[in-house]
Amino acid sequence: MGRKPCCDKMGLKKGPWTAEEDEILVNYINKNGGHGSWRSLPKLAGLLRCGKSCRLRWTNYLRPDIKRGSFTLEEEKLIMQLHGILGNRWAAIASQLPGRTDNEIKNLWNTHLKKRLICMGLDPQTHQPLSSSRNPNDKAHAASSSTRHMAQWESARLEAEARLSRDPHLFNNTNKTDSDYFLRMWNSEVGQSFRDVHKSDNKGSCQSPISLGSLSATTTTYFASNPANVVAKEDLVWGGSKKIASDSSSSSELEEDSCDTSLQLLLDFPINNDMSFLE
DNA sequence: AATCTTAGCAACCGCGGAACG
DNA sequence: ACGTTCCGCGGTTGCTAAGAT
Repeated sequence: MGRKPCCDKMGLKKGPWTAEEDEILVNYINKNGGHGSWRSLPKLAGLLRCGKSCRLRWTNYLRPDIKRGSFTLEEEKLIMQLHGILGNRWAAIASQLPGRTDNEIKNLWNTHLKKRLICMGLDPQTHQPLSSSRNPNDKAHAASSSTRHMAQWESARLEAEARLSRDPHLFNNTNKTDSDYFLRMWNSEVGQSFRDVHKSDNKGSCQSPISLGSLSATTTTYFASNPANVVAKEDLVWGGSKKIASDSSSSSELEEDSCDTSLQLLLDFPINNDMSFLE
């Protein structure tokens, strides 16, 4: 006794959406101040689609807040690092990139970023070096890394909260400080994942949603590094990135550049145990 | 110019979990 | 507590355009 079929067998349309269908869907949602029940929407709007298809079309394409165009270098880097923490949780990653959809990020990952990691000799799932990711002895290393990163996270969070309590207006300031950035991240799903890892770590188990192996130095160092510093290092570590950043086809060009060890330098930036980067 | 290959992207499918009766 | 329905997510597929041969 399986689930009822969603839309196939019902004579509903599948495949690419036409401009007319888009218009009907957008008009309906605008007119009703929201989509309401996706399941009943197609009928009410007069569309020969299933609710699922409508939802997908809306969330991935028609939503007014969708950011169109290529990913910036910053976005790509952020995705890489978030993936190191969250794994294939595209929706969670997308929540950190306003205007980007999970589908879009997933596509970017599968077409560019994954290859880039492989090219660098890193396992795209664990972000660990391909050779050592199979080495059981790396568990201890990964665990100690995560502990250090945890401390960095916590320090960054405390500092950010202290700053926020001193200057509450900062939170609404568009020119946010890096500490505020940490605070937002900490309070987001990303931070939650990190806390989950720490929790299970304390219990002496690795049954967290994210394996310790996935918490590479690579990943967490990104957050422990001043984002501004990372940007400043671009010329050094993302060789030729200026050209790439201004080029919408950056991804394909980066494929070659990414094999350069300079990218590795960014991703394996040494862990900074003092929190001076917050200054 | 024709054909083949590859990359990029939109859309579909099925599963799991939340909500509800 | 249990069954059903709905929604959201992640994996996968398939179409199209661009590039290579």
